[in-house]
Amino acid sequence: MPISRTIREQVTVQLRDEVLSGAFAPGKVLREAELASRFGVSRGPVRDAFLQLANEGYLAYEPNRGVTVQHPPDQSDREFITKLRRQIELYVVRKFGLPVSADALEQVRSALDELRVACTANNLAAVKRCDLAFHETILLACGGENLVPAWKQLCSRMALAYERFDVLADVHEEHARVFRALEEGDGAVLEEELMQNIR
Amino acid sequence: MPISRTIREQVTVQLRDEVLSGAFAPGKVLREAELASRFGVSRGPVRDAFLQLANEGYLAYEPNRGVTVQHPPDQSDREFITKLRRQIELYVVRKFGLPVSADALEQVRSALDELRVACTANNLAAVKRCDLAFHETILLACGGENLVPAWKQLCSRMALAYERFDVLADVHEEHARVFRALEEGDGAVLEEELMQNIR
DNA sequence: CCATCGTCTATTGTTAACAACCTGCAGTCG
DNA sequence: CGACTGCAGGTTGTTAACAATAGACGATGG
Repeated sequence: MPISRTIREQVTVQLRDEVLSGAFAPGKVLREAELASRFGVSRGPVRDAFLQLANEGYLAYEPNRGVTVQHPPDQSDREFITKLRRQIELYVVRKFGLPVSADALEQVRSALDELRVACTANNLAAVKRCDLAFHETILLACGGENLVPAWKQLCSRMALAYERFDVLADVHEEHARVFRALEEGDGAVLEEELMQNIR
Repeated sequence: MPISRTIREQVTVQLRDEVLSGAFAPGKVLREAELASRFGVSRGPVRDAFLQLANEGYLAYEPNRGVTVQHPPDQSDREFITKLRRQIELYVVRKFGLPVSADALEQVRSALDELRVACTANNLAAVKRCDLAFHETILLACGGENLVPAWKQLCSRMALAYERFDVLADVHEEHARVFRALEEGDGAVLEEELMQNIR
């Protein structure tokens, strides 16, 4: 259970969750001092989190002007990004192929479990976060660390727009199918389930 | 000429250039204090630059352990990244189509000119930087700002490995052809030249 | 009346001191 | 002999004070 060790990471996670949950309207200006006092920390880690989230695509940064919440991409871009994302995940899964190591599988199982908790709790922001974390864990388990940063860039912009989670229990079931395919080492089924899940 | 206004940006640009020029071996550990004293600034902006370059894919960051220079991706990943990059640039150019505004065209021309200078000076790191900047300017001119961050992620990892610049004068000529197609508003030729250039 | 300049305030950028943390090594105990 | 514990040194993480900047507002002069 990788608890965030540094304050910077805690602030980053918390702020990302708030942005993902839609707590701020797109275009809203975020102030360092305000968030620092709300989190009970100094401006330093908040600045670091701003830079990080700006690089991840959640916030837009302008020198001496602060950061604003990004607008979600339009439908054309969303469709294209989905297409790229499918290619990346397929490529990584195929590159090193199955099966993954027992250790890696355990990490994926753990990520799936966190997703289940988030779904049960009906926490939309947490579901988004755990959904992405689940896929990221798979990519890392397959040796795709070279592509994870770019993949994350694409996904984070998408997450700003995601609203397709009608029934959160289904979200968990969909990912559980992906996990089972991974567990059983069946490449064809895994690819099939992944493509069904990424949309 | 957008001179970097903040120290953070100057440090980031300088450090990125040094990494691109191969001044550090992959895996080398970079120390905040060392670089801070070399640049004559405090550790703050250096830390910011580390975070930024880590997010861009040039450095690897580990909490409480510092940053190391990334290893270039293997050939399989390079080929796949090139494939993605082609799709992205094609998509953006097609999305809003030609022609681009006079103002945007002027910015592309300026980027091409900087590339020419770098080629003439035989400065490999500058050529890499200006090459990427040229393409980025085109993407922005075509309204692809939503995809630029992910595109940049992919390209930066590639730039770590690039060694295909035998004759730098050819590099400029290739890009000049892209620019002329853009200028004349010929979409088919532009796509053709872009595909020839991205490899 | 309008444009321009200067001041004022809020906010970000930078710095240096201090705290927390990892690592390696020596010493100690089983 | 091997593993464990506790220092010691160095590096990163955090903080708060200080500096620099952008934008707003009003005074001034044409």
